[in-house]
Amino acid sequence: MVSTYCLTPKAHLKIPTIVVFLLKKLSPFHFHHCKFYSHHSLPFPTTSSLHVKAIKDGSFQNLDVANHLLNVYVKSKNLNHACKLFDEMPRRDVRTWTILVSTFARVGSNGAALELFKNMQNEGIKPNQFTLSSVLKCCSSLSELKIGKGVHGWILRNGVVFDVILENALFYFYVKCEDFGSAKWLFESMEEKNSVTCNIMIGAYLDTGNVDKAVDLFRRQGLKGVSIWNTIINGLMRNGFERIALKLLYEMVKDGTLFNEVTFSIALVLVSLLKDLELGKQIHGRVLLSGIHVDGFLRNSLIDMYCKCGEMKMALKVFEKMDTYFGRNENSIEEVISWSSIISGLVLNGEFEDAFKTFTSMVRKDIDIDAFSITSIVSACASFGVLELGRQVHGLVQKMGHKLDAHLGSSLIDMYAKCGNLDDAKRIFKQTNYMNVVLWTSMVYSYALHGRGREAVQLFEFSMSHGLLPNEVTFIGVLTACSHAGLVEEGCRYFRLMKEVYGIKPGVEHFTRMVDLYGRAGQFKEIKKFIDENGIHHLRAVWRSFLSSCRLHRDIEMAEWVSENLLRCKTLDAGPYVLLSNIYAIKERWEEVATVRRLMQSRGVKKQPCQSWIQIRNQVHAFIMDDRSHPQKNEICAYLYKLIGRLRKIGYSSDGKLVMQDVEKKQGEGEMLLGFHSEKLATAYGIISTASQTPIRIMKNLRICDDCHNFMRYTSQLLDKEIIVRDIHRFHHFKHGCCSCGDYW
DNA sequence: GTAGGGTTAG
Repeated sequence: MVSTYCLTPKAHLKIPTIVVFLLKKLSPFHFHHCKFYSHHSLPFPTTSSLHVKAIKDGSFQNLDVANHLLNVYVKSKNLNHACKLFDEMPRRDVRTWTILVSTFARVGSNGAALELFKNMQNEGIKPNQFTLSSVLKCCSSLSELKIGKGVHGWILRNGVVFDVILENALFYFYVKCEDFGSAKWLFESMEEKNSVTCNIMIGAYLDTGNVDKAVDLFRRQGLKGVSIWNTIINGLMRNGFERIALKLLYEMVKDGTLFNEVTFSIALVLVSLLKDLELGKQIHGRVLLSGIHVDGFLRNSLIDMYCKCGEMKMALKVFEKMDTYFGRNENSIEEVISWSSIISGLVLNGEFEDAFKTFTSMVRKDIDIDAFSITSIVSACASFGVLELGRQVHGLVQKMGHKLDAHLGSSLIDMYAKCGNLDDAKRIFKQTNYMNVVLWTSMVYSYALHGRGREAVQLFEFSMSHGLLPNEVTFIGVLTACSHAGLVEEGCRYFRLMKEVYGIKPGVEHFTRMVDLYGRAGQFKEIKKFIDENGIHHLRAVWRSFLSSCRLHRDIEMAEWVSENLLRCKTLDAGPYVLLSNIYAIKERWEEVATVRRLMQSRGVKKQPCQSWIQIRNQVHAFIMDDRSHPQKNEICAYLYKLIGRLRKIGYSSDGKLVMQDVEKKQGEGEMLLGFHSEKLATAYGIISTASQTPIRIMKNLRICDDCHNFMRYTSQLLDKEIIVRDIHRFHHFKHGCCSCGDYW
């Protein structure tokens, strides 16, 4: 899997001007009651002749006729026209409202459905069982405990007759909102229970980690319909029991229960979790053989499976067929999902430019931009580090009125933080204002990225004291924070806490952060002990981190020893080879230099070129060392040369010891112009292209070297300009000659 | 009415 953080733009990427375009174009159609669907000027479908006729002959005045027409629009998934009709209707009764509310609920526009429900109540229309169950479904999806409880109260006060459907909806609502007390009470008081009740119960057991109880309840069912198989397999899968889920799937085949489209969908998700492309292809084959109608959802599951298994070619193939499949039925929820799936797939596989392009065509084709696509695109902006585009997408979020839920909030926090704008990340975090582990983890990690260890730790402590359950990613964030801020003791404590209190098994990432923590503090003995104790000699990332600390502390002997260990792990990462060969070169051990080089060749290690990029207006400018492709190269070099001269006068010296760099050694002084590191080129370009007060933000795909770090410090002092550099590990904020990392990275 | 798309780390 491609890392989404260390990427390199191909050449000078033109940032699509989509969003500017979007803001102009996407003025939502303001229906009287619901302004959630944008208008698109399709010719009216055949239903419209009915529509016109009804208006002409006056039968439109008849509620039954109008409701019938509304139903037809809704059934043919023509929500725009349904909304328009709804708006034009002279009178509306409970059926009218219910059709729209339940449709919105069905397609997942939960917020819109609830809004409609509110309007309905305001107009004094009394909801019926159908309305109420739809509304409860929305509350379940949105975890709107308060509204749902209100509905429950209303039902009791108004003596609405409970049927099993309404009661199941209510039961499901309490389960989803994790109000298990009320759920239990309701379950026990229910007179009539059916298979759906049982399914919900199984789901609840699974969600609360009672796997045994769930499986037990499942086994106790005599005749098992397809839906109960689906529930148990899905539940197991989503709670980390993928293998058991797979076992049951095979059992289901043996049992002779035919798969329906949901089973296939679940099976495909299971495949993506197991990353078993072969199994995925088999299931794809079975889908085709089964003769089941491949609906939008199923097709999307296929796309998603191929994306998550890294097989973008197949994903795109299925995606492209989508066009012919959907035909004129644009903006159906399935099509919107397929677009967001393909975008997230492209982002997941590091194909950011294609993701941006796809997003653009999505806009051009007037596909609804829902929160899912936005989330993916925001995450692409984060990885790419393009603040301006990210800001525009954020603007779009506000304009379209998407709620800042945990997904969207986290991705926005991450985006601002990774684009170097911690303040805006904090602002978003404040706006979300609720406890969700991913949201809080994003914020903790953002602090860590910017070297604000204390704040990260404080936030983490606060979240724990308020009962938020941290997950493995949260601990990666906290340990990173401790390591960047030199909080050795705290880091060790959290590592123990994670294992002993929260029962989280440390992974490579946690080990690496611990080695980093000791390493930055120069506690090499502790590292060796830690590696031995945990039996992690085989982990390359651990040695890599150790090596960086050797570089930081200029410990050549240790670096040599660590490198040998690392090279034993057969890493294909060029950094350690280059570093080791540089170390040997310094000690003039030329034979060893040659050995390392040969080793690199024989193992096929590719050196990743060091790249830096900067966004100026709507264009990303990428630079590599010795880069002459930029149209303003002469101007850039001339300026850089002049700048370095001025920096020298205030103490900067570029001939500092180049020991222990994991980037290639530079050319000699005489060839200065050719030997500029990419971040210097990007900085120079940034300075000459922006106003003097504008901070410049540079992204790079490798670690920043000592010399460039010095260069940035002096430049920020000389020009009184803020420079923000994102390297592969963290941010460096240069201001008045100092760096936020405290020259310790 | 239950089961199927997006977020944090890598």
